[in-house]
Amino acid sequence: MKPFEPCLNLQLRKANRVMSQIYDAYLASVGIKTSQFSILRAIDYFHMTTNRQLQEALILDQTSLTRALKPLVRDGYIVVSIDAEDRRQKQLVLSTKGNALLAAALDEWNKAQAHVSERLGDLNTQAILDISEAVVRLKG
Amino acid sequence: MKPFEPCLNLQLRKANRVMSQIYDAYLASVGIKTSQFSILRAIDYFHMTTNRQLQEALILDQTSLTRALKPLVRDGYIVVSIDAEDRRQKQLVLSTKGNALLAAALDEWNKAQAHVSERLGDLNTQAILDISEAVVRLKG
DNA sequence: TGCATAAGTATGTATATGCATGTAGTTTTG
DNA sequence: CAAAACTACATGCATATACATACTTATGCA
Repeated sequence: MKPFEPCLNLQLRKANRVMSQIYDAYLASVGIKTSQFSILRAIDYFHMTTNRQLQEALILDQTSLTRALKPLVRDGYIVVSIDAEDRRQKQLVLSTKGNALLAAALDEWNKAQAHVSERLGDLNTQAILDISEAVVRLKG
Repeated sequence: MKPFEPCLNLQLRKANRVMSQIYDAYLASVGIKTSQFSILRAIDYFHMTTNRQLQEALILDQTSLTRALKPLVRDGYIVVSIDAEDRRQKQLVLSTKGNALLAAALDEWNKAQAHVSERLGDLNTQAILDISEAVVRLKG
């Protein structure tokens, strides 16, 4: 009898759920989820950015990003302004409040990152990065 | 200056989004998403199962599973019955319609699985399974 | 037996995610 | 220059996901 072949997608999804819950547990004390943390960190990295740039950095659909930004803008962590050159575009920057939140979140993120890295070991940790990159490259 | 350390969680999420979109694209022709496919396949694997068993197999929160089952039950793919021994529990089986859908979906799933495996190569494909398992084991 | 506790499930709430589509602003082209 | 084509962003809709909590049924123990 043919063995039960594991679904690559399901395995990745399961890993993703477990991993996200670990990071979320650490970030809970500062009141955000990892997805929100990723957005804040990316904006900080770019200093000032646009939706388009964020979409590519986070591999997020345009509509998903629009929605994901909402609570962060609503709560005053991100300031949105319209680009004077091209009024279709919006520029995103962290507010003072957003910077403070990110600073606090980075502490928790470091703990989560350390928690996971230590338990997985260097080899597996590096493998996650390599494999993830390989999968992302499949995007066409 | 300290290099920008990639977030393990974000990398995994990005890979997950890309991978899910590939599988979803194949499954679109039969009208379900990979998450729903996973549920149907798991029920079929167990022949008859319970929420509890599915939660463990799919690493899904109880409340997430409850919600995920709704459209599948609503559309008649899964039949739910109450366990006579323990009326708190529900038993899940595929309907005839559900079996037919799964059969069609398996064809598409095979294509998706082949698509991804071929492009990643055997080493990376195996690595995804190994790494995912390692991450899932972190759950506690 | 009767209540405290445990187990299984569902609901309220909120974010996460993407497809199809709509709207508005910009660039290209006849 | 005006219409077509394109680009950026938002909305409607549907599912995905989980935490806190409520509800229902069993079970254990006094």
